[in-house]
Amino acid sequence: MKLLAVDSNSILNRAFYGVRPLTTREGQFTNGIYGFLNILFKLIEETSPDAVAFAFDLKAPTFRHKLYSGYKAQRKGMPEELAQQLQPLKDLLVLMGYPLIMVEGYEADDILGTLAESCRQKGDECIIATGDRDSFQLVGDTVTVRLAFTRGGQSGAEIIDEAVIKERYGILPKQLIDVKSLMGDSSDNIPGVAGIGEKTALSLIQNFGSLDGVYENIDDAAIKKGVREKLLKDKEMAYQSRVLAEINCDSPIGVTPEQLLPKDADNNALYHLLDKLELRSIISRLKLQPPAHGEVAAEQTEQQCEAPCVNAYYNDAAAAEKLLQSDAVAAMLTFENDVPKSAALMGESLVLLDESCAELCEIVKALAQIGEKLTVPNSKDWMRYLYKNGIEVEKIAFDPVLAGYLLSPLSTDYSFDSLCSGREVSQIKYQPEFEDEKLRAMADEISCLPSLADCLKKELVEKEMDKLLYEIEQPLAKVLASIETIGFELDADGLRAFGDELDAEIAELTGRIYFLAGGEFNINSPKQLGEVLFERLGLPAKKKTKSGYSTNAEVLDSLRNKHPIIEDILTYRKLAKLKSTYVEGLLAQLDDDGRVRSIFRQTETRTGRISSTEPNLQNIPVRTALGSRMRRFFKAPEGFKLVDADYSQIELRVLAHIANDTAMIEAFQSGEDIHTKTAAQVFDMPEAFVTPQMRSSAKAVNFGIVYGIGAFSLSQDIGVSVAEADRYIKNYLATYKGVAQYMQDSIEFGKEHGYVKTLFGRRRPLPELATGNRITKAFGERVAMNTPIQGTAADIIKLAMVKVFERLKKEGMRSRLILQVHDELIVEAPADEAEKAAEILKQEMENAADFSVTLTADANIGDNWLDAK
DNA sequence: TGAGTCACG
DNA sequence: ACGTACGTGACTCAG
Repeated sequence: MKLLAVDSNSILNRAFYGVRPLTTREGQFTNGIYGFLNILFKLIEETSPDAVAFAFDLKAPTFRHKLYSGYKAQRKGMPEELAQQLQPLKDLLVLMGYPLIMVEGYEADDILGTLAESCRQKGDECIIATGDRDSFQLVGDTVTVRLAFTRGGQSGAEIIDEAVIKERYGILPKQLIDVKSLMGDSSDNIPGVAGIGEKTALSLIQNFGSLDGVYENIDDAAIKKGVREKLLKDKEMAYQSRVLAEINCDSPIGVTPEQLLPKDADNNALYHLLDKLELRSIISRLKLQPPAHGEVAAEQTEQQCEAPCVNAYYNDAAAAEKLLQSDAVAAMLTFENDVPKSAALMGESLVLLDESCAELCEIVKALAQIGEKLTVPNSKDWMRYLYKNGIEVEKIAFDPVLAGYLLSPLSTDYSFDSLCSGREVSQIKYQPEFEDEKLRAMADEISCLPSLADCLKKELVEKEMDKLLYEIEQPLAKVLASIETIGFELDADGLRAFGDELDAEIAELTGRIYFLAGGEFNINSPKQLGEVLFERLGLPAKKKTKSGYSTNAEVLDSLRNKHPIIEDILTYRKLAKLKSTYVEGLLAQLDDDGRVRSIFRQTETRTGRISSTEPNLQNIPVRTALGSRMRRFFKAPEGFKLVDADYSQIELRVLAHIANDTAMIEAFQSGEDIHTKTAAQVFDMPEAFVTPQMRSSAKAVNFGIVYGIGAFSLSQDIGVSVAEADRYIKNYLATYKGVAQYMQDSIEFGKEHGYVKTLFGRRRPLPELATGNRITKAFGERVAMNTPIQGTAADIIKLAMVKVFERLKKEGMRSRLILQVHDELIVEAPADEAEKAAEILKQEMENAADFSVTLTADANIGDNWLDAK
């Protein structure tokens, strides 16, 4: 008989701090549970025990068995985000068939000690799994400890037996009790002897064997005078501590190891709970099957004897054609390099098609005719395929992925499985069943899709985000599909020539840097660079990172006057970035027709913005003269112009409107420069007296306000003292009282509801505000202030994109939207349409929302991106 | 794969 | 006493 005895609180604690924060959509923390289970599975795999027992601390009103009355009274309570994981974890373990052992008034350690002792007497093997060293004293004979650790998400366990302890501490496990009674343990409130630490305590016990041995030989010459005085002074305390330090091996746990053999797991209940906790990877690791065609479906068939059952077909084009006549159709389509790979269709029948079906592409195209009754996840991918083939679909009925994003914008996974998890999804029955595992999986998914869609629609209506989906996100998917298909033309030759120029300069800089450093090294390696600057050249190190010296631009900038190499390194960094990320990166993404085609992610950001990848066209340089040369290579084709329109101060205007701040609204309506106007109001003087310095400070404060400002960061940003920065903020909030009120209200709303929302109803959950951690909470508060602003601005430009897109089509123009950069839209227009396109952009952008401040957008026309800005 | 750095709004 | 503004994506190094 082999027993694995788990120090559950300790392992949970270890897991909690070792795994990055994870929460469900609702904000329930799960990282501790996740880490705990991973450690558990690994331990079971490694030790293959016959029985597993889980010891838990039970909060006790008194500690009768402990002498020291203040025992553990001071131990800090668990953070809320850990405490809330305790009960679900216990539930999971019980459902898995394992016994939990909790005894009123006893700690997990005592339970482990008792189990270990019982095993020892019977000659059974006992493995104690724990995250701390307290239980080392139990080691010996058949008892060993597995000390769990997590490193970089990977968990492991170190085997501790008597030999290890002897080697590491030079004493027997039992003697650790005596060591602890001398050195004490602050986390357990064991006082020990004041002034005696681990080193001294260990050497005393090594020399004299025990606490008694130490005091019997108290006059021994090996004990230094100072130590002897401390020992004598706290003798009483040392003996009391010894009682506390010894783990109780005779607790009334009421079970013998044989009674701990596991029972059968309740797999259905286990599946449900794991599903609720959104721990998909645990479900697959345990190979649990969804009770979908079991429980839920079976329940329904019982209720309605005539359960609908549809016919199922495989690679049957005729059946697919017919299916398109259904009142509602759900489709799951996969593509590889924008070519259809499979299609699962569900209407009045179920049809599966894969690439071995000759008509697959035609059927995927034919779906365009029934867009209005089509439910299709990831509709953008499908529409991109249609656009490539010259087909445009008017609109679709429902995209469950976009719906899932609106409902849970913090999730990173909108796969079918994760959308289903936590929802009561039922399955439409179909005949015949598919034998092939892949087909079976496809069929199971598509037959659940209509029910999933119903769940999502209901939730959207409940949370008042249905309009957001139907009027913004779904139409936007189509606009993005178009943009992704069209792409942006690049001047490849110009780009290559620029790259060569950069190469020449980089080579020169590299030589100079090696010379100034007195040797060659990899300038791109922050580690090597740090060594050169701060060790070889002896420059003063400013900041440290986890792995060494910080060498970022801010640090280097402050060293500018200290050494000529700094300037060169800064330039080198700039050029190397331009070369590798932009010149080489873009050339590598260039399609044969000389255009780059970015993919826009519509379910990525937590605020509602879209993001751009492969290549990212939303971070092309512009802020420096050299960098902005990059934008010259983004050009209009022959006979075309680029039209660029951007909102002026959209986030501040959104803030003025949301906060309904009279002074700020007035500032915008006056038509003056907003930063100058802010400076005048904050410093209380006529605009004519505002210096560039003051304007720049006001600008920084304006930005800071939008982000949820702190005096420290503002002071760093504008280079004044923290006190000075604090004054600016106070002044600002006194001037704009509506803004100050908004900040408070938004945090209040977030705390009360657990989320904040934009003017268009888009939500962002704020699990951070429910935590006990000060820093996390402060972050949550800044997010509560910022998200409604950033998110509302994102909603507005999305709406503008849809309106511009429709308008260009309605006007029968050949102008096309080709890019969005958060507050900026770019249209590629035939030269003779450019003026009109500019007018349309301006109009539609400015009219996208009707606010108490006017929205203004400025449009420009040019042959390339730089000239059009 | 994570950390460090830096490009954008 | 702490750690320091919101939201992204790409490249490079090093374990």
